[in-house]
Amino acid sequence: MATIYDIAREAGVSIATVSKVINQTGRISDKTRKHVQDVMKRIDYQPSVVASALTKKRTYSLGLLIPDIANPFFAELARSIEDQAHELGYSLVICSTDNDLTREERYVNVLRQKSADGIIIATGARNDAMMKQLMKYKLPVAVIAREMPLLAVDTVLVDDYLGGYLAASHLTGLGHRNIAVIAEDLAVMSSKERVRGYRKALEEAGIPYDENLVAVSPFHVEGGKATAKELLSSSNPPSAIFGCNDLLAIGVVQAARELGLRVPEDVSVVGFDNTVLATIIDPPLTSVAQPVQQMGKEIVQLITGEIDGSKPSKQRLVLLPELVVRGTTSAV
Amino acid sequence: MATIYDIAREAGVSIATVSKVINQTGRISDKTRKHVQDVMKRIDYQPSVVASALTKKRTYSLGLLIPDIANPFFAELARSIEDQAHELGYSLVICSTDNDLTREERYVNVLRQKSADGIIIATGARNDAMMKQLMKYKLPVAVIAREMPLLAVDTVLVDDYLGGYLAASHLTGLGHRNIAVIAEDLAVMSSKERVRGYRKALEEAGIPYDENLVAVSPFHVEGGKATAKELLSSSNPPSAIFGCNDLLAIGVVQAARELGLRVPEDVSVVGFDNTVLATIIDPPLTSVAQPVQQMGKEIVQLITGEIDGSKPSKQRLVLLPELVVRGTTSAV
DNA sequence: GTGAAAGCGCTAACAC
DNA sequence: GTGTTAGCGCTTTCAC
Repeated sequence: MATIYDIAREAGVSIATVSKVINQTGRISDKTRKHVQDVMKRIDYQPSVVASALTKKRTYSLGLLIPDIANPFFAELARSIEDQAHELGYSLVICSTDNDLTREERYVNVLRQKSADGIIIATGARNDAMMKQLMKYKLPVAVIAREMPLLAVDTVLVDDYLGGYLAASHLTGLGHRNIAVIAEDLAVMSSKERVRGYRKALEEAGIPYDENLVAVSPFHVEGGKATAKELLSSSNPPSAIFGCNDLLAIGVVQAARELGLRVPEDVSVVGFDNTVLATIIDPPLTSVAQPVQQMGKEIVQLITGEIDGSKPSKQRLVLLPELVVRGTTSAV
Repeated sequence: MATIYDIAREAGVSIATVSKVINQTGRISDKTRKHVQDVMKRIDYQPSVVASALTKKRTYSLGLLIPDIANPFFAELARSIEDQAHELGYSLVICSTDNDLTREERYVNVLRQKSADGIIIATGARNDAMMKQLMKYKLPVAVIAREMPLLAVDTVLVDDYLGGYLAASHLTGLGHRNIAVIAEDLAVMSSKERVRGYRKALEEAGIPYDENLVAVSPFHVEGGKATAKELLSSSNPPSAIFGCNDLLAIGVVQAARELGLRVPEDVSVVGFDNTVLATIIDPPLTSVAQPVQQMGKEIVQLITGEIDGSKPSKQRLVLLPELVVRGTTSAV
């Protein structure tokens, strides 16, 4: 690999001059700038960011902590983050943690050693300790699609309370009164909020709260399926189920089918996230959409603003979810 | 951030000694090693890999060039690669290129500037020029799930010819004789091979080749759907369709449904890749499975072997696909 | 406008 | 066993 010395020698200037044309700093005559650029192009020179990182304290890379890149929702989120990051000159290091604390810590250490300029966190709940650590390191941190109450950290998320409300009130509006909800883990704020929104909608519709209709399940299809089977085989089965994410909701659809129930005629189902999966199943899933594109864009802007100090204060940006009605919901 | 000097001072030794305990090189007495380790732990010191990279010429990061991380097949592949890379101490930088040559070049330059230790390529076809460039840079490169014939590069892939053959002969075995195939792009080797396997199976079954039954489509659900609709509304519609990936196959299922045809009673459908999607739709999709876990593991072993020179020669590892029969195929 | 030189945090050769 | 020191490829004062 050619170094800045090669370019300097070849161009007959000093390395300082080359550095200045690379970074567009200092004052350089048009003539030498052109000339140096020509040489760089001819040699196909790529300045080493590892060397520049040593003095500039900038690696132009961001860590992305997510539960699992193979999970469609997070993959879509990652893609939108990647695009915006790339746009602004940053690369993305993916870190799938399975919400496992040990893995999370290992990854955070890797990112520290590699001097990532910032970390975007999309993983689960109870890592407040880790968050505080990160902030102690002065490592810019931003949280996406998750809420960290009581922590001063840049955040972009959807109004989960509203989302849960939209889902449930769509159902009550269709005349359903016996509505169950399957959450992934009430320790996760977003999950809790969605359930709270659900309760609010029921309350507004004058439906008394029934705790038997609030179930918790591991957040994958199988979990949703098993949980839904229980709910649907009870003595007083719900006529509608709200799955707190698309995976769970799809599990519900499969459970219904296996029990010989038709969707939506016998059971209505609503999901959350509006991933590709929602459009792929049959009937297509009614789901609450998160504006993934915008979320990715905003979070990158927040964290890069934080990184180069161009942003005065931390903020929490709450975007509004939208209900996308498809084929899994109908009137009772 | 604490530096090696801080540790040295605090421990009352030289930085060379600290470096030696970090890297487990040289000879250090048990006593001082212990002591230095204690200090490092107490200070929560993380050695800077950007500094060490400057001398060691190793960043311990790998670039992953894929079409789109939001595509389930590639997301699953990325996850398996990430896990193995992490295991061996490497991080993964994701680069979604949409198979766009400009984006690919941009990303490759980024990876060069960042001194990635190697690049794993899972993107499309006609980038032979880029490949040769990379090899000229002496940047370790490995190709996964793609074939680069005539190029000496480490490769892990599935036998696509066999895969296509398995899919089609499953269909002929069920008595189908009018079998269509939808490929994503015949310029992509893997696609071409799958179609070749399909033809081989038909030939073995004594079915004459009909070029009207070989269609090409953009590789997403909509593409598969539109193409399938054409095929299925022709004067002599196929009784079975082989979609060269799950997305395409799901498009076929949707097309059939919209045309009022039942799957598998009226049309049988086979996919390829066996992604989560296959298990999510109804009926679940019969699909040819790629051993994604193993592929990820092997490719990382190949490229890291290449990186530290512990591997004598390049190799191409061909794994065997497996047909997973589910609900979208039945006898005529 | 341009260049000399110090230094970023580490590794590795070599001296002791 | 441990320490000194010369780089790695770049940025950034500060002279000129």
